[in-house]
Amino acid sequence: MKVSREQVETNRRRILEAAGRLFREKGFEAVTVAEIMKAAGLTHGGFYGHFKSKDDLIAQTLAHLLSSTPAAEADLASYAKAYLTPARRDDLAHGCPMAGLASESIRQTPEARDVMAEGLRRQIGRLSRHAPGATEAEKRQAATASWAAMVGAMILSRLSDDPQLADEVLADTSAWIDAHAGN
Amino acid sequence: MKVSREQVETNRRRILEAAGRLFREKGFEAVTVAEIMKAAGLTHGGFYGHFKSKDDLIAQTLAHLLSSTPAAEADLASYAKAYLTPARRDDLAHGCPMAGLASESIRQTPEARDVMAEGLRRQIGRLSRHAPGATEAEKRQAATASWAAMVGAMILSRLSDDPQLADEVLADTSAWIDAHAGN
DNA sequence: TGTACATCAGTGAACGCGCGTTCACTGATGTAC
DNA sequence: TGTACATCAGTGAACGCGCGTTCACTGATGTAC
Repeated sequence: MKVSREQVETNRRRILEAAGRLFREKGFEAVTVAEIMKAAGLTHGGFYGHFKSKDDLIAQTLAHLLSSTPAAEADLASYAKAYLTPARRDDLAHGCPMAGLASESIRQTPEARDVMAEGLRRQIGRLSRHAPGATEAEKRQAATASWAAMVGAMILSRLSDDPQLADEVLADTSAWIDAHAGN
Repeated sequence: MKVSREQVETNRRRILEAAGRLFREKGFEAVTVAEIMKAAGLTHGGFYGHFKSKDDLIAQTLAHLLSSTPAAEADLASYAKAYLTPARRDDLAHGCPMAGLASESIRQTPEARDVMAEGLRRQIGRLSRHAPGATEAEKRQAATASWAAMVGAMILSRLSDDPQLADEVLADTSAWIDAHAGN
């Protein structure tokens, strides 16, 4: 049955949001189109009225996730401290899309990679504004290296079932960034 | 046809090595059992004489990859400089298994995750020995944070088709580690 | 050392299953008058 | 404002395909004598 134009937009947003949660939780390949549509409260056949293909959905989901990231207003060390928490690490479905999906995005379509690369560019730019350093280049270097450390720490911390090792990775990286980028 | 005991061992090693290359290049899910066996010079039916399942192969391949990593004998900053090169970034099939597969390993079997977590533990231990710091805890913190930055930088650098951004991620992270962990 | 034969690693056809995608159909929407 | 009907978003059965895995078979190996 046909639905209102308004409902079409709501459904589209619901699909993107369900995909955002499921992709972060299980990765792109382990999630099926039918699973996403069910989570969005629809049946799988309607999918292709909204998206050209699963690959198209992946690229649009990444764009949606990265565009809804709030601007970083804290300094670099405070940002890192808030980012590198066990709670964020354990909540895969709502976690940082860069930490959760960057590695898999490398093997996705050029469209998906471009979206992620652009998101990385914007994130480095945002963090640079609040990074320490006398010159623009120094600020950018601190922002880039600290962001790499945050993403790496989040990924490595998720590897270990042993909370001692997992929490240490977060705490040590946070302390390191604070020691070398603190104000 | 039956083959010699020696040949059996050679075949097993070939399967592990082909899997190591293919998994790093394409990820666990995108590589098929038949593809690995063909790359090892065998037919797919023989696979189950060597491994219990594809999941079993994944865990054993990770163990094989991580055990053949040479010990780090350089100081932390030199190690980072040698690690964070465009050549290593671009050679996916022979790249660092931690950078290439950690993110996907999170969603694999407990066996595979354990192998990776143990590899992480050993790598932090190795790097700690050549890390700067007055106390054991300081050395370990520098090693952990620097390793997180290396893995994160490698992953983020691989996202971008634009060599300017991709190379900058490696160079900035290397310079940052050198500035704060140099001798 | 030579011979006879049981063993078993590898082969390749076949299996069941779940995936992404298609399509004929349904019925509420929204437009033309 | 009310009515008639063309439109089209969503449904769910069906499709083709490729995957992981199984299995009857083959023939070289390696052991018993």
